[in-house]
Amino acid sequence: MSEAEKRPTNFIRQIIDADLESGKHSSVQTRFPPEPNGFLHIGHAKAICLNFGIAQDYQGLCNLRFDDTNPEKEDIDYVHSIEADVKWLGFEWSGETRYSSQYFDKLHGFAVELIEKGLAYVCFLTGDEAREYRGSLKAPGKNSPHRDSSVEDNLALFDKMKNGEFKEGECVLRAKIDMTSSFMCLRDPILYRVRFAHHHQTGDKWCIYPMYDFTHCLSDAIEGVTHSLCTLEFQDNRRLYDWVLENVSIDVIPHQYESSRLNLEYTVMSKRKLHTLVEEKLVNGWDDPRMPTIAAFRRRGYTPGSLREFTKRIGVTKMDNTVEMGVLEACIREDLNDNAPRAMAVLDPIKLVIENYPAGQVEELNVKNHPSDDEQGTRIVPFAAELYIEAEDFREEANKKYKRLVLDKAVRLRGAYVVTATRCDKDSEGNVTTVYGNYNADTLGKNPEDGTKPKGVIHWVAAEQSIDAEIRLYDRLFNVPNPAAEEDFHRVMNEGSLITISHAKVEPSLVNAKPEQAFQFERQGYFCRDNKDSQGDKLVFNRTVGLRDTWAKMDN
RNA sequence: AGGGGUAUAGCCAAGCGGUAAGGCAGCUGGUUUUGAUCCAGUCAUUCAGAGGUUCAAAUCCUCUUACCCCUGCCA
Repeated sequence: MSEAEKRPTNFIRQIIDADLESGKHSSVQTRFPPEPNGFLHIGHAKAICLNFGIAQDYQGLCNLRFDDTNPEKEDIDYVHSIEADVKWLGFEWSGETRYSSQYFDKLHGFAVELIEKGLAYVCFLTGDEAREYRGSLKAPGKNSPHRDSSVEDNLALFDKMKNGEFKEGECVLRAKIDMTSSFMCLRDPILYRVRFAHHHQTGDKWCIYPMYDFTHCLSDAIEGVTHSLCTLEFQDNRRLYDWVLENVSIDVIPHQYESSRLNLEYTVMSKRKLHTLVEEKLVNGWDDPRMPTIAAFRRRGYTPGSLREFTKRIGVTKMDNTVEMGVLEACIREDLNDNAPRAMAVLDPIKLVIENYPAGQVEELNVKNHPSDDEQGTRIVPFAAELYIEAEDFREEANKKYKRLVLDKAVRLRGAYVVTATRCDKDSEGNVTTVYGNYNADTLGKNPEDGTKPKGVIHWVAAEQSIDAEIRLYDRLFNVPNPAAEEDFHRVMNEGSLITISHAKVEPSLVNAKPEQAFQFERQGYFCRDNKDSQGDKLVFNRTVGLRDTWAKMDN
């Protein structure tokens, strides 16, 4: 793992360093607490790397805990996808997978304790009434008429709630804190609500479910979490987090620290918007390679190490930020440049006929799999008189800057010979269909004797021996850097975010490509075999990212 | 009648009273059988703004400005 060299420094690690040094803690316990109501995205990858990374570096432990307090929105399928994503990213959680729902009995006990202390009450205000009583950001709220019910009554009422004697929405359990607090979350927040819903873990055992603010802090404490890391929007909630822990009989006191969420240019990160993309079939599922989900990055060809490196490079702070795609792309290019074997694929083929090459002859050329890493070996690439080359790699005439095949000029065929174009055929629309030329037989693995070294190198495949493949070219999902700021993101979707090339020609060695196996198609970019639609002998490759292309920039 | 946060280059981000790290992007050259990679060089006299303290301020103080979050029986 290349990211092992130097540890990142950030304000959270500084806090941990201080806590360890002061003796406040002797070990570190973190947790990654997703709600199983959707697929994990790259923002979660940041949280995963933060929590698991800290546990690793401090010889601590990190739990995987599903925050499953809202059965109506959650699903066991999401539990499985999330577990798979965390593992794939390369992390191992401490012990078994945990669920907040495991603690429902304990949580219920703490709720009863609060009632007994006169710190919680059952409230029968309707939603509308409660909103009115809550006041506003600038005006204090007022006390619920049920706020001063006796402890005995509240105990009995809460028991009836638990026993299903109240309808959904009829009443809730609330903490008795302060209806005039400037922290809205301290204006007698709801602790429990009634929901007659089947839960994926607890089945039909409960008809009351605890709210996040009550559950999270207690779950952290129960698990002995020392540093509870979350995102900035929970800063106010920290007051409630601390209130609950202070008012309940529990000895471990975790502390919550907040850092900013990740925003990435040209995509959306909110679960709601991602759900919309999937539900409206604007993409082909959660793992559509255009999505910012972990499953999608995986399918697209991003490696776990590249995602880990990315989270390391972007850092951890409290500043709102929007990271450029270029950072992510640099990470995967760096990984794949070193590790992906090279291959040749022609996406937009035209024929190149070498007229002085013996008809019918096929040479098996040995070509290096990596230009500078000999350990990666060689492969056999067939060469024959009829080849395919990229349409854009030939021009009848061109200026000196164009370093590819031009009439009467020479070019190097990658890993093979130097050829010179002599003439070409065109179709009725003027498009070149076939280029004719001659090759220099004495240029295999060496430059021409006459010192005329060609400027350019182009890729190719042997026409007869090549195989067909479908190649999917992906681009950003949106045309604007911040689609989330748009009134309606549908209007800024990139129509060209997926281009499917159904009959690309690829070199025969690629039949052996395994799902998710990465290659660099020379001069094109990094590709991997699709892990879903590429079954049997059907070959589908996804473009992970293109090569850095300074020529394209000059061309503009 | 508000409260909680954040401001350092195009984008991230170190810095924690001693004279602005690093990465990405960009720009210049060099190598190259990938217009890739790689290599060398370059890229903030200034830290949201204005005052103040100090021999010395991005760091401390005061005021101002901008942006984000908070009024779900979501998390």
